[in-house]
Amino acid sequence: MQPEPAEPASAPVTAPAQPPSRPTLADVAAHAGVSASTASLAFSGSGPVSDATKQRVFDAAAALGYGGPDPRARSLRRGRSGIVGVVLEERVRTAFLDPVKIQMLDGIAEGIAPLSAGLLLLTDSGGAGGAGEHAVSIESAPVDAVVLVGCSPRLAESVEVLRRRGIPAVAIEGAADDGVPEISIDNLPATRRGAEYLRELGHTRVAIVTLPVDAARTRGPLTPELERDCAVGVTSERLAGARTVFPEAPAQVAGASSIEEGRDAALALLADPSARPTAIIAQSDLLAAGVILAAEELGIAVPAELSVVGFDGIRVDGLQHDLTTLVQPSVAKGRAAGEAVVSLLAGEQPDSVCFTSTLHVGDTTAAPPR
Amino acid sequence: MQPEPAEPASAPVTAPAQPPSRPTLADVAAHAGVSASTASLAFSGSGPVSDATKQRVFDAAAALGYGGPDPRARSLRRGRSGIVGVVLEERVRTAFLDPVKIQMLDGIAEGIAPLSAGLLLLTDSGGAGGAGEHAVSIESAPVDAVVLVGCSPRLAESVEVLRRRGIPAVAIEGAADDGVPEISIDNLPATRRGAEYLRELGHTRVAIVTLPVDAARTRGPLTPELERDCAVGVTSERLAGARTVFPEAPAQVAGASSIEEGRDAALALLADPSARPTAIIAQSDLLAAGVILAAEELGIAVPAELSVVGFDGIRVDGLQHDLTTLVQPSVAKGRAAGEAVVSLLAGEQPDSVCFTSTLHVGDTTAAPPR
DNA sequence: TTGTACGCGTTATCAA
DNA sequence: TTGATAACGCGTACAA
Repeated sequence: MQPEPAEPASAPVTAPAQPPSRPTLADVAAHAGVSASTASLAFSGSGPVSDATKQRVFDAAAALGYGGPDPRARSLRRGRSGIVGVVLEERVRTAFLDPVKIQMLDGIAEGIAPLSAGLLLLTDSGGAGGAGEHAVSIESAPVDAVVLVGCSPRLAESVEVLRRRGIPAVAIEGAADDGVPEISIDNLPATRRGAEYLRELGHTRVAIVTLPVDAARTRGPLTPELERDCAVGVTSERLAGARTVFPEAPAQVAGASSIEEGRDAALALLADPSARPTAIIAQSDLLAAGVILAAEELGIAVPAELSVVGFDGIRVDGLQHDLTTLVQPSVAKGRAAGEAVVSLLAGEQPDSVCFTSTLHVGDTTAAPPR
Repeated sequence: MQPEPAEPASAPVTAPAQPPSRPTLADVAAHAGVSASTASLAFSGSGPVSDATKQRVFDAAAALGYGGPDPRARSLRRGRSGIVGVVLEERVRTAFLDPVKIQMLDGIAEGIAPLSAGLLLLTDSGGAGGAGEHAVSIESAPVDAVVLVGCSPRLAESVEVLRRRGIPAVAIEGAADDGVPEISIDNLPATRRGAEYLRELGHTRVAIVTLPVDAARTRGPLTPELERDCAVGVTSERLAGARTVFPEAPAQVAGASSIEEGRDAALALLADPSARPTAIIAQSDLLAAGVILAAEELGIAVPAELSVVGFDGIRVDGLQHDLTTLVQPSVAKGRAAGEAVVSLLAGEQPDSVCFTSTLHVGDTTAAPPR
């Protein structure tokens, strides 16, 4: 059967090429000899349509090259776009260097699976995907809900914008404002547990490598001022946990959660052989891997001469040690956030969730050298 | 001025509480005493509206808690959603373990910045974000255009679906079908250049660590069968480049582009001390880092006893060597893809682009031991 | 089982 | 500079 143009064949040959707009459901319906609503039902599959009719509609669609209902019109009509936004506090490049973030993203995808929704990347700097400033932002993204990942100084703003727009949100490790459920973990007690383990092993000279304390990614020794002004919840909570056990421990601030930053911080902490710590608490596994790297470079044996504790429980690509660390359920966090989104969209009011981390004892911790 | 209800005030007092839906632009216009179209112009900012009127509109919006124009209706009307899809061949978790992919993603974000568009994650397995099967797919995502990342067996299908839907697409390292511009690099000549450099240094016993050859991620020695059936363009092109110079070089297939896989492959290649290669060509930097790791474990000095060449030019977190590698412009590739999208959406027909990689000589290559 | 009528919220076009 | 009108393409009561 020949594809039949939607317009009458008698159109003047000299007519300007009519805008080759995509055929619409109405065109398909006309071609199939049914009404638009019937065609709609045939596509959504939910309505009572005879198989014969359905087939006619599909044939017509094929003949016309109809690519299915326009998602834009569909979402206007339904009031939902089928898209969930993920707001990162940094540009894509930076965020996805962190395995924990990737795991959370993966968990989110898993959690929202029942929604059949897509995942739209946004950043809280107003741009999308980490690029320009003009980009689609949380101010105007066609999202049904949003997951805010990581506690950012700008979190409050983002929450405000979303409330104005009436878009439900969930925050992972963010300050829970009003109606925004928060998915978090037991940062303080978990770190305390790791510190206690070191104390039980006999360590007294312990140092800390912290995650960033501000948006400027200040590096260097942790001064009382920095500690007081620390704008990053995770950092200060984990720090407080360590301080509970080792109140006087010197700390070095890393500029990011990376092996390189961990190495640099550790080199600073291990510089003075006379005042060398026997254990280092790193606030992330990547930092811990960097600490181990630094130790190897300095000829310090891990764990014989230096114990190292991490945080996260990720597999660090290339690291040959089984890191002693606080295993947090990153994927589960993401999944919980996703499930909270599902719940919110169902009109419920999900509770905040706080997960528990568990101490995994690997081969990077031992009694201090005598 | 009093807020004026959109509905006649004579509505029966006993009327059921109307669903507290978000205020619309029409509500705002009514409240401000202007027409809907004027209010629209006030928000889009593009039309000629007096400042006084504009202010009245904004005030009304604030009073009503109007969160700005609904992006769904806007995109229906404008015929564009302001969203660009990125189709990955794997689940999010896997894709983002590869720094090259992340860089490309970042470049894409940069390239499409002029569009003010968001980035929607899709996979070619029909699901979004790597999760369930029901998820928003390229079959129904409200995207204005799509970037296909990586050559996947399913690429042809994806292209077909997109053509049916009339959605323009760009492929990175994918088989360029009909109207789909392709962004690629000179895989074969680049690898040949690296191999030639090794030959110039005096190497004759060279081995290869390849990227995966099939979707099953088969590992082990590269058999003639595997080489013949290799379904991954990048792998076979880079292989062919090396073969040009070292036709007989033994090769080991890695299951993924990771340090761990590179290490395992190298351990196999270096197992027999009597038949040990003096140089290894790795098809990615992560693999190369794994090769170096393996060498260190075996007490083989790099580059004194073993030269290593990578591919990509990424910074491997934690690697202390300056890798000799073929630097490909990953970000530029992504950016080019993004720019091609912009061009497509402007109604142009961008050409395919093939970038050139450059040999970076680091400290992992030297003359073979005598 | 199918068709009719209407509205989702916005913006482009034109006339005033 | 502003306002009226008509789509944009689809889903969904409701009637037939």
